Amino acid sequence: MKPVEELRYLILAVQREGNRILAAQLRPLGLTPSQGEVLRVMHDHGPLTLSALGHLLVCETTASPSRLVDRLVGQGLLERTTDPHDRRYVTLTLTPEGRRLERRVVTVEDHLHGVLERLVAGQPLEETIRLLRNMANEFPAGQALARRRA
Amino acid sequence: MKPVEELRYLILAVQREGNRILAAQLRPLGLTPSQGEVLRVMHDHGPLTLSALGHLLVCETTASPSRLVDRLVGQGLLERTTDPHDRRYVTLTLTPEGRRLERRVVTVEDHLHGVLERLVAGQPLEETIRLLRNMANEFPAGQALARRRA
DNA sequence: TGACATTAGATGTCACGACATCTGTTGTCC
DNA sequence: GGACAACAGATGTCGTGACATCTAATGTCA
Repeated sequence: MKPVEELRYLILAVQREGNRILAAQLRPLGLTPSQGEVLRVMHDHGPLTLSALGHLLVCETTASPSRLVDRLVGQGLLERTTDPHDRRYVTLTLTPEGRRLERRVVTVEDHLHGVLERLVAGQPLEETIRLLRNMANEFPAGQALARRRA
Repeated sequence: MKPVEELRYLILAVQREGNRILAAQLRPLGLTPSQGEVLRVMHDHGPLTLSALGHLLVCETTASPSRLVDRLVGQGLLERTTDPHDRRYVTLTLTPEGRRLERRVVTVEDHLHGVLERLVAGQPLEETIRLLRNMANEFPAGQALARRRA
């Protein structure tokens, strides 16, 4: 198997398993990993239009994550407001309930990061992060992440 | 952002974008990336029962990928036979059509690997692969990959 | 001003991917 | 031999994730 092919499958495997762990931990909160990401981004970069949110999400390449937001609005975690100056735009705001839940998402993520840190204990991350950054930066999802780092 | 958190998002981003490229290239063949993986595994390890196939797939954690296989059977690429000795088991075999298409999947994957190699050009992969292997080996999906290497 | 392109977002569709539950078959143990 | 556990696979459900298409609002330019 070519190294780059193994790399591809390893990335798939690690992504899947990390996602499963995170999903299991978020389930008691009634949230999925993607929904958790939205709450985190909304908290850090809050209020945002739909497409601005989309440009900060790694979990969604599509420009406007309408349906992802739908469910959060349905759960009373996000508020959708039509911009009065340009009625094409929708402004999203965290509700107080959404802010409360966001704190709990942070706790869950911290726990996951503890698990992951144990898995990589003693191994340097720098080179891996550098490599993956270089790959990701070529793509929208990687650029979304770069935007959030900034 | 903690290094391990950035790692998590980078893995997500790279996995997504790689999958999008692969999906686009496989679409003319009428296949998805997961279906392509099944054809590859069936070619390399075939004939297999449903659960044996499941244990070699990275794309599916569930023990028995019934529905993934359903569509390939529907397209005439796989054949499903009930084991006469133990009627609980289903034996899967590539059809001639499936074997033909598997060759084309290999070609598509080679092209993707070319793209990826250009993205990581000049950067060493060893440390990244070692790190991700150590993480993945803790989990079923990573063990599936190890089984395929063997 | 009025046709028309552009833009933001909504919606339809399909195939996952994860979990839970169900069905049918075989092994086990009395 | 018959109850029952163990097992392989099928099926129901939900929320993505990607793509295509649609709708409504605004900008542009003759």
